[in-house]
Amino acid sequence: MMNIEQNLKDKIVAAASKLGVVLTSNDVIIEKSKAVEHGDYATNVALKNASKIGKNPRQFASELIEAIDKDGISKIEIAGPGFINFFMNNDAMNAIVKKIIAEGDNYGRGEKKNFKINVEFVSANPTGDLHLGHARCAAVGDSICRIYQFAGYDVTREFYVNNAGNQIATLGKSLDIRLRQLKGEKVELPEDSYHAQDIVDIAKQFDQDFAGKYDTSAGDYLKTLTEYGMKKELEKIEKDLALFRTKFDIYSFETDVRKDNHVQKVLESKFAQYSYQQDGATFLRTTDFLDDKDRAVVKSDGSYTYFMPDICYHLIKLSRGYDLLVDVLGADHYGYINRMKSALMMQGYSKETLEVELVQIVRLIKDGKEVKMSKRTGAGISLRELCEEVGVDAARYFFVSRAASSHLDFDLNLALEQSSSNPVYYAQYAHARLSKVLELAKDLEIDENAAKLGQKQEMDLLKTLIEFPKTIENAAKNRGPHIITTYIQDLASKIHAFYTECRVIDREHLDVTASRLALAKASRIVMKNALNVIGVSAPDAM
RNA sequence: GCCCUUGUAGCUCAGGUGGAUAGAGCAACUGCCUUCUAAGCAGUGGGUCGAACGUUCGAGUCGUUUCAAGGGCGCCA
Repeated sequence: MMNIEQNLKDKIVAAASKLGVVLTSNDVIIEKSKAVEHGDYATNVALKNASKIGKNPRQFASELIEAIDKDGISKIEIAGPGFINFFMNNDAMNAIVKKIIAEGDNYGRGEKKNFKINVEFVSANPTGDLHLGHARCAAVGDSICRIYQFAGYDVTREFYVNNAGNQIATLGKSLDIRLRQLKGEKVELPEDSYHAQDIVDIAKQFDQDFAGKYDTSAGDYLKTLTEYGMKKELEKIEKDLALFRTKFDIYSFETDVRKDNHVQKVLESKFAQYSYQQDGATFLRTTDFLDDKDRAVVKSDGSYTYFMPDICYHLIKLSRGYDLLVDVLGADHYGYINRMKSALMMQGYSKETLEVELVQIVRLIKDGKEVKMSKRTGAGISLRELCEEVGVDAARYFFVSRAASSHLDFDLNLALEQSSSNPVYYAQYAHARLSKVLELAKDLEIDENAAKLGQKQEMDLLKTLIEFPKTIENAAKNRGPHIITTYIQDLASKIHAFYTECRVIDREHLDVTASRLALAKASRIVMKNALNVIGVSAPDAM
């Protein structure tokens, strides 16, 4: 008995066919019962399909029960309008423990899908520290990748560096002025420059590294300074993300996309039939597909809008052979979705080739007031400060435990004050408690058949463990890391109840102990796997 | 004006393809540490699921309308 729900589905399909009703496994929905009176599992097949064969639901249900194979089932009841409730034999449930222990780190892992997914996220301009919004995107993006991988997909994490736009020019100008100020020149930093402290720091570093070997009047000085600054900013970003347990497989640069006149070639060779001139600019007929307005790709001054290189970049990614591209973007990129999909559709890709996961903006609240985060002014708190103040586990858990679509306020005072009551500790504590029990019982035997389980808390926990593989699938399908955290809370609660009510180590009753140790071991495995899939550590002691 | 997202307990949020009395954490209150970690457990109180219609055996979930909040509709990125 590897999968209890699938097994029940098969039995129902078989029973229905005996009655001359054709059902497939997909027509049958098995739910974990919410109330104990309703047994362990329930199905609404009779309600759903009774009308097809002209019977009333309760009548159909009772015929199904008559016909079904009752192996592993202790009792079946009809309830309410026609639900069928299954009460399972304990043996049938207990068997899962052995499977979990055998599979260990791989329990819950999906089969290899042979499906390649590229997930692009964060993609911040290298002009300053990452802030809370990036932190949320990093936590969500990285967790989506981990879930995909665990579910059996091939995943590439990618970071796109927009290093050809005017933000980079602004970075260079800001560095230049900070450098001049260091030299004692009386120059003011303009309003639209980057005012954050890190610009000053990088200017200082530049001054040290080049120790007098640069000439502010030389032609390539500003270019050298700008590239130096960008490199430093990017290194900083990479380091902060690593601290946040987020590592990228590929960093792509806009300058590389633009190399060798590539953008122009693509525009002429692949988009000629969809482009037209107007007022001296070149437009793409995106309205032929999903957009409500045609978009400019070349400005009247001959330079590209951000859009055209971005299209090329997406085509480059696709040329590497991915089956799906996922962009994790801030909600202010809503307008971007349909125009990019339209551009890809011009090249024959389906609109499902690119999926955009919009992450709602984080509002930073400090002392009851909203603080506008801005790279320009340097206001707000950085990813690094967040990790230092709140901790990586708590921060990641916080961001991931809300659906990406939820608008969320980050109250700094509250986060600091309540960092110790973060739900993540509830889950980690459950893991630590199990670790300790297993450590203390090293010399005792473990019964992987878990023959002696049967108490309420044990069975509740067992049912939750059984749910894990399905939860992973569900989270992958919906790209919803919060589905995992919801599961983790449920699992932790069941573990704590089990721990409190069912004393594991009892040297007077070694048979019960052996079964409970097996359950503890299995539960610890599932908790660890679940935490791992959202990038949160599973400590053995707290 | 058009489009997207959101609206569920005092607060922050969950509620797979519609299902049986709507859940969790925090906050409030009541019990529980001589025994594996009390960062815990058990329990109480707290809800017209923004509002109104509709679809059906059944709606927090689907449809229409409406109210409110945030975002998007650049030859900015």
